[in-house]
Amino acid sequence: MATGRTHRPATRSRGIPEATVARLPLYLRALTALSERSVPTVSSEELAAAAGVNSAKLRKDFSYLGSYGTRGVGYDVEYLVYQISRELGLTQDWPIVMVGIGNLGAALANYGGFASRGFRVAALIDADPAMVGKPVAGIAVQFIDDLERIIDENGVSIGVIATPAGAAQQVCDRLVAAGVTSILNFAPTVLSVPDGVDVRKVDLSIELQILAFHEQRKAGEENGAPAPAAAAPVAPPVAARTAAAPAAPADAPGDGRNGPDGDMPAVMPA
Amino acid sequence: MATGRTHRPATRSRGIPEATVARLPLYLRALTALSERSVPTVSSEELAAAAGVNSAKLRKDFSYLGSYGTRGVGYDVEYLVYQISRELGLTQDWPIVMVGIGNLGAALANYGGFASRGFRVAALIDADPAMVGKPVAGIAVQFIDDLERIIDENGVSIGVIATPAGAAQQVCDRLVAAGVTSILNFAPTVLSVPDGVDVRKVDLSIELQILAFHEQRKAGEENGAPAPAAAAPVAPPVAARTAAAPAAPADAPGDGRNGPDGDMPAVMPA
DNA sequence: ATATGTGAAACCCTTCACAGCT
DNA sequence: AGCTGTGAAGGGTTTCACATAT
Repeated sequence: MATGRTHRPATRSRGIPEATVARLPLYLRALTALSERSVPTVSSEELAAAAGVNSAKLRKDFSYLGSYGTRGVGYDVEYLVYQISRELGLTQDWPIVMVGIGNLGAALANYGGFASRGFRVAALIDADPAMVGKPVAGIAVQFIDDLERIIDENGVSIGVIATPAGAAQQVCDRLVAAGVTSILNFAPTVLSVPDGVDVRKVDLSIELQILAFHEQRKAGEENGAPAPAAAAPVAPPVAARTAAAPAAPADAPGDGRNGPDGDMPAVMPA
Repeated sequence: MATGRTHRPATRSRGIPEATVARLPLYLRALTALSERSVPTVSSEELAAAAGVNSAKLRKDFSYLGSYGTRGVGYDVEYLVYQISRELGLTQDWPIVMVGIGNLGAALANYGGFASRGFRVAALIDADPAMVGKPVAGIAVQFIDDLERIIDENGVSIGVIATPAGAAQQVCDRLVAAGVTSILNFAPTVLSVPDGVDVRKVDLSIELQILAFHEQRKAGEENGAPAPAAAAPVAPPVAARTAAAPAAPADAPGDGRNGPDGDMPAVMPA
């Protein structure tokens, strides 16, 4: 999300578009794979294919970083790996803390991609005394009371929240108060933070719901119908208002129009 | 302006922008919370705050679904919950399969948000015979050889991949061949799929890298410098080669320009 | 001959501001 | 008076197509 910034005198157009930033890690991964196979150079076409984008976009993206290619030849793999790493800030070490070592937190801690690439798990923190001291991914879990001290002593500026939704905002507040300015949130909650703090969220159920939307549309298209509406036919409004069937706003839902198509179905699908 | 697209005859402008679709789950979650507190109506301002967006955006989003509000009053919570659920396809049941029941897969299976809201875990599948039969989140893990049968028998159209990167494309191919048309990919790999198949990916390390980029920029801004260049630069890749450090493309790194600022560090830590 | 780097066009998304309805 | 719904303006992102460099 937008960095809550004020302005920038723009010494030299240091504004890399957010969309480009979000793709740099993809390029970096593809380049690292090439590097491991000792491939010396790569064209925008090849690299784009490996990263799953189109080549025009990739070239435009790279143009924001500088002229790192050679016309008629392509890009030097090692050189690009370094330049992108530097741009992303991965040439330095980022200590991170993870709060909430339940199922998901433990899985994340064990996830390899976390430790590599400039990131180092400085501490795993949980509010459950029974967890404290237990080793997860080779690191002993620490108690939440020590959160501030841990962050301070390790110079942590990036925190990962993997707590239940109910605890997330509270943990977030403590992280921010202790000096954390970037947060990766796995709890299904909207976090509110002061200006200057970045939050990114990863939400599994939201991703599934987006897929379901498209899936539904595909199913609808199959048999000629222009859209969704499960299998239930559209019904005259105000059907069975017995239990859960919510009616249109105040009253008189039978007016001109309400939705593009479906009103309430006669029977609520389970 | 007529959308000169090669798409639907547009019976009734059924094109909900992708950005809007991606926010519907957020609104739905906020509305569900209100519903549980028995709040009858909500204004765009209030709901927007709860969902973490601004109210103009929310109203625009809802306008794509239809006129579900009441001017001067706001939106009926129950009614909106239903309309958004329907639009997202959550009024029907979506059986899903998850392939790869390692740390992450198990965590996801246990994650509550998965099972609720229209989704039902039809099967957990793994390639490790030692896992087969073990109960995870109350479901016995099945062997990957049965993947096609499982998908077919359960009418599964959504699959979740939580395998190691190396296995992901192969699993993806089998899922698609068996009839899955939507995939949520947790493996750090670009999946290639035929047209008509949707893939969404969730990538933990990419999210962290994006945060690091912004974090680095903040740190640079603090002391006046316009940007990055870590304090203690880690050695660039492949430092220990004869011609250490990746040189600029072919030769002549000392030409006019290369990057916005940092070229290679002046001193290569060998 | 080949592939980059980039203006310009096209497209998509967000924000503004106010008409219109309750 | 209050709040939704929406044209229109504004900004950002993607794509095109070609000048430019090796």
